[in-house]
Amino acid sequence: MAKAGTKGVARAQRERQILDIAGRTFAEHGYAGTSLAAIAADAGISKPLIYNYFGSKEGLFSACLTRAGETIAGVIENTAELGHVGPEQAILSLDRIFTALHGQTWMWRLLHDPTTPTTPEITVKHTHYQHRMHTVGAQGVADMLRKADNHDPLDASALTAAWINVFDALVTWWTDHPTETPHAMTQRAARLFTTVFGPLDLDQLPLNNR
Amino acid sequence: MAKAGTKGVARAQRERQILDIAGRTFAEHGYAGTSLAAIAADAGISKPLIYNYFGSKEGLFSACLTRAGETIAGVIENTAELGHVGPEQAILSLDRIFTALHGQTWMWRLLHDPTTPTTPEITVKHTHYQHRMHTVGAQGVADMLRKADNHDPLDASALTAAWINVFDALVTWWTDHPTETPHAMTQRAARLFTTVFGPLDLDQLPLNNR
DNA sequence: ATCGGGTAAGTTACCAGTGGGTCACCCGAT
DNA sequence: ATCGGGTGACCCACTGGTAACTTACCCGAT
Repeated sequence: MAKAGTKGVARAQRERQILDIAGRTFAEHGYAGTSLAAIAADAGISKPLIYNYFGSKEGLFSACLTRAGETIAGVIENTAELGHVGPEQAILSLDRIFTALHGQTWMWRLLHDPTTPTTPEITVKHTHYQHRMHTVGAQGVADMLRKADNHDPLDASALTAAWINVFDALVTWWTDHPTETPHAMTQRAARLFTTVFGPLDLDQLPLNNR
Repeated sequence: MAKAGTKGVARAQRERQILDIAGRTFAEHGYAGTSLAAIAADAGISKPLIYNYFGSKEGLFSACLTRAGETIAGVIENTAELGHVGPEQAILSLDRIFTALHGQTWMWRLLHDPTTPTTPEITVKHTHYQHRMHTVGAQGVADMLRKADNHDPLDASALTAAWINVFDALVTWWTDHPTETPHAMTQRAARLFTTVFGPLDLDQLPLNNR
């Protein structure tokens, strides 16, 4: 068996590797359902190394959460700045999300884990990313509600939640069908949106996966 | 401190009480994040009594899952048999769901716990209820896709998932806004569906919460 | 009426395994 | 020779699970 001694892996690289495996595992089994021993075994290292780098189980989870949250919120916010609206903006967002999450769809699920610790640090971070996504979603939804002359803030909140959950559903579906390419997912999303909302004008969108 | 001896509570009643508390706790913290000691304390009884009645933690969870699954799947299936279609059927389903889940929205969340044990019994049960909901959802969706001349089974699968997740979003939103009445929720859902899908004809629907 | 036993409801005390977390120590490259 | 990467062995709190015991109620026989 491998004794002690370095394996020539730099800290930054090792941290990324651990974060990747941990994120995947947390997303699949939930925070409470995941043991650090399992993560260590999966990464081919020992438990104390994880503590060396991340301090605690919660610290490790926090790091995973940051990575996932920044990735997803960043993509959505950047896409929103392009100034498209309605279903077209949604397709564009999904396109970017499918690109960014290719091979790491676990990031999305991490933001929806019901077993996260309830410590202030994690809660704050969680709320922060939830809020950023909600904000962007709310803008797209507000337009629709305004046209219908609906100014109820609770209606807006609920519709935003529903809207985000459609994204959630598509990403989750992708997780269950991992052989689908990002390209295929964008195409599928476009077909489905067309079915529900009527014809879309995609030609002018700067899609990654046309 | 309370000694041993009966407290005059009949078994059936006690079982319902335990199931209620356990379901709520499992839904909130996930299976893995829940300890039987906590449930026992919440119910004001001791741990062995739970084992007397449910055999094991998994058995308790299984019982919770059955109650939640039968309730939800039953409501959806019964509603589907009334023969309405499209958004009208959806509103009717939501109306019935809001009625059935009043004060126990945890039932919905229980079906989405990522930390459920992976034993055959639980997996089978889980898949069973998931399948029943998916089947009903797929029927509503199939109609829409047929009209758009889309016969891709994967598209149908993905759209069904998205569709169910809209329900999920509204129930989850309700969980986060527990002071809303079922009546208010039905009204809200109707407004939102109108905004998205255009005018609906609700007068002919046998709504519980008009 | 009441005594006594069977049974259902309930508890305390305990065990064994697991999982988070720590300590002292060990290699290998520069 | 030293410093960063890395580990085996351990601690302890907690959790699932069990055994043995206790108390209250119901009901038939006296």
